[in-house]
Amino acid sequence: MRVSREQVAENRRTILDVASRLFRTQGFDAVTVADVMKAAGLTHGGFYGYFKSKDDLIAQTLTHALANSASASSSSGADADLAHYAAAYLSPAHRDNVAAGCLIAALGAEAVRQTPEARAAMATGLREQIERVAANAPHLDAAVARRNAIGSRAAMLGAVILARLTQDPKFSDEVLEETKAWILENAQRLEG
Amino acid sequence: MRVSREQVAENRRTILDVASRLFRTQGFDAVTVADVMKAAGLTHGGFYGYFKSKDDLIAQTLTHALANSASASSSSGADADLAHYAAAYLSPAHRDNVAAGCLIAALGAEAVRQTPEARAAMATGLREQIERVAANAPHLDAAVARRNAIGSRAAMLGAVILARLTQDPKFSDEVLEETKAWILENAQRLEG
DNA sequence: TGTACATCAGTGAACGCGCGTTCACTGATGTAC
DNA sequence: TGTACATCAGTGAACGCGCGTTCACTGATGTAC
Repeated sequence: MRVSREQVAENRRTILDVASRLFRTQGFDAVTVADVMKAAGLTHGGFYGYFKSKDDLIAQTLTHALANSASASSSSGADADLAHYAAAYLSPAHRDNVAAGCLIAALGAEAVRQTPEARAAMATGLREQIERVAANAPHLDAAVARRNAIGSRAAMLGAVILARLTQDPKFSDEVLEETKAWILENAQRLEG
Repeated sequence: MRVSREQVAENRRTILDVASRLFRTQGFDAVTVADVMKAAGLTHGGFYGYFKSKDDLIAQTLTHALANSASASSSSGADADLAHYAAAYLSPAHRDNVAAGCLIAALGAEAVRQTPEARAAMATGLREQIERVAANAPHLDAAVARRNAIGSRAAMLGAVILARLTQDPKFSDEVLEETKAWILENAQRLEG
């Protein structure tokens, strides 16, 4: 049953969207091709009309998801301001929303074992984030701003992973809160 | 071919040691029961004499590996000093040695999807690390020391994951170097 | 201490099962006149 | 604009394959006398 060209384009977007959610929540290995196609409302046989292989799906999903998150945040501009970025990133809401949350926090550690294409997609998204934050502090020395952007990004990533790891809600909240306060204190040190 | 009780104890240790290395480098899903037993010099059939299931192996491996790393560092005491800890953790040698490196950096993000036992093992190891570092700064206010220990631990974890993710050696080194410098600057702010 | 038997760690074939991938087929879409 | 045919997106059965797990068997270790 052939479908229209518009439908094909929409199906492709749907597949990539559901795949990025499934990968984030379950990891690359645990999500099957059939899972993805079913979640997109299709059958597994059609998969190879869209992608060369599961590895190809992974690489394209990461590119798609990071491109979408980049355009969403650059249009609002909120992610460039470190204080707002940290507040959103280190919120309980973000910690609890793995499916729609930061791709690097959910899959960064696993991406090391994926294809070079998949790693490149994530690394590109990461560099853009760091450069956006560094460029948003033009009153600081460029090297200082860049160091602060890198250190803060690393701390945010680590904190969300730690907060998701522990099963103690109080400790989890503490990790988010204290890391956020610590990042903001350190940023103020540079401003003063 | 029955073996001696000492041999059984040694085999168990060997299985847990090779499993922790394999899991770190390949992830929980990609390592098979047969892989682990072969690396330990045994055949896969004997596995269920040692463990109830693959999930049981994962939980016991994490407990074993974190117990070993804790005793190794508390005896030397080096890991309690933040400057030494950060220098070792954020070294290229640690970044490049996934197999013997920090368990949380290699598997923390994936552990979220493992059994409660496995998560508990990792979370316990984490809390001990943070408390050791916080207790090593008795001249600071306890809350300040704890905040610095949490923030620094999060930044170290994030930095190693980011440094392993990127395929650009210069950027990878930069992430390690800048995060290390940033952590030490922030610690000095508290001392002064 | 030596012998006879029971125990049980380790072996390797075998089991279901679910995975990624392929393929012949279907029927709606797109195109040529 | 309408019709006739070619295209091709989607279907679902089928394929090897490797996984976690089980089990009958082997033979060295541990134990009882």
